[in-house]
Amino acid sequence: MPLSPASIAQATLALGDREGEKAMSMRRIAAELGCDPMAIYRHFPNREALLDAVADAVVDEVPAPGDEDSWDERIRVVLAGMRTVALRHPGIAGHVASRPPLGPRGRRVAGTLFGALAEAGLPPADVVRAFQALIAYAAAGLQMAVDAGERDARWQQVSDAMEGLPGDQMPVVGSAEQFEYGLRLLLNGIRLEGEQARRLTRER
Amino acid sequence: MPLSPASIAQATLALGDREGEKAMSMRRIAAELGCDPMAIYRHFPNREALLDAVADAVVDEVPAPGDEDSWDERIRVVLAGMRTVALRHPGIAGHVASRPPLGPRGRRVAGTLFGALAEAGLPPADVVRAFQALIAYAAAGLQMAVDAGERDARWQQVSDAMEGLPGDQMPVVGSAEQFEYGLRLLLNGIRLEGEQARRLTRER
DNA sequence: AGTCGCATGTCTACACCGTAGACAAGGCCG
DNA sequence: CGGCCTTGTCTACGGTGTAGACATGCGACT
Repeated sequence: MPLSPASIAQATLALGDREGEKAMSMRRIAAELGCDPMAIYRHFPNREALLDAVADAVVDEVPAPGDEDSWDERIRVVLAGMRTVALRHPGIAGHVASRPPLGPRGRRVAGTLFGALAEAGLPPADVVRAFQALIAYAAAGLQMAVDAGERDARWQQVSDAMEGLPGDQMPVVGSAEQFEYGLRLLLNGIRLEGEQARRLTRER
Repeated sequence: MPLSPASIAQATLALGDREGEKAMSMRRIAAELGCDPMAIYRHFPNREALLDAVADAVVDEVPAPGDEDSWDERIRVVLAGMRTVALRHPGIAGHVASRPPLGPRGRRVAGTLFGALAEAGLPPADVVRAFQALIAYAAAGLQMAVDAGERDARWQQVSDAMEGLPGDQMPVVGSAEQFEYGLRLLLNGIRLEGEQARRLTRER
């Protein structure tokens, strides 16, 4: 069975899921495939490109929301889906979060968000701004969710050192609840913005 | 002049500012200091700890807002400050963004945000949630601002491939304007949340 | 049918990385 | 003085991404 971009990406993802981010080195991937490390370079120009392909495959797992849902529900579904998928593939999540949706599958998800934001009433210029804000929030939220374990310990230190402040008991960092709360803040902000824009165009 | 944690951190930061993230390797840092790489390990247990120290030093450059400012203005000032500082030290910004404010200087900034959120009217549990949301947004925004150059090209690809959609012309990714817009969304969401909480306590 | 070229995989080698462990020089303290 | 402890040095190990030369086999064209 010859190698192919798809088979390499799949093996890389499997390895990452099983042994974590650090394990996805060219040599380990080659071992997983039973081939020479350099063979991979016949299908990808460099490691970064390979990881991009894996990231795009992962993004494709994000479910599409129903067309009949309201715009804010659609955004919620997509973002929650991104979080779920990130938790399913913690090894690659960091890479997904750290770069634009360049693959074709990523653009499908981006398109969904654009549509929802337009429907919220935002003018085109604000649609892209709000989109970036959502992506930024999602990316960071993903990252937090993924390494919540190691991170909780460190946040505990922060919390310990900050007596008297309201956050005396830090919540589980990167929990679904936490993620949803921040998302709600953003969505409420967007709704407000959309209503104002609608009012302006109606007045005019 | 003997080495010290402070002098090592300073040299590391200088090197990172000058030659980027990748340049901050133990060997290059040692070269910058004119000492053996292993000498650094007498002052830091490992590379990660050194980078944490550098990150904390960087966070200390975030200016404190005036006490008389409104809560939302204070948040705006702190977040904008974080962005400015990140742009001043792009080499270390990624590291700052990717971990909790564990150093003593980081906690000062965190405290400011906690105070502002409490003043916005959020109940304690929501204060920590909103705090996390702000930090998440700031972290991702920082990251975007820092490698905006390389990233703009990739976003352009996305934009090109997505004809017909509202964001036909993508804005400068990671621009100050973009950052402020998302922040406004969050702040409006927080204000709404705070007003609702206040109304509830008044009714009761 | 023969031959050329191209795609694919292999091998070796380079420059770099973080860091463990043994060793040397200097200051401080009993 | 002797001992110890801190600091810096040196060597070495196992890892990394990838450049460049080489082998092999398959498809196409003359």
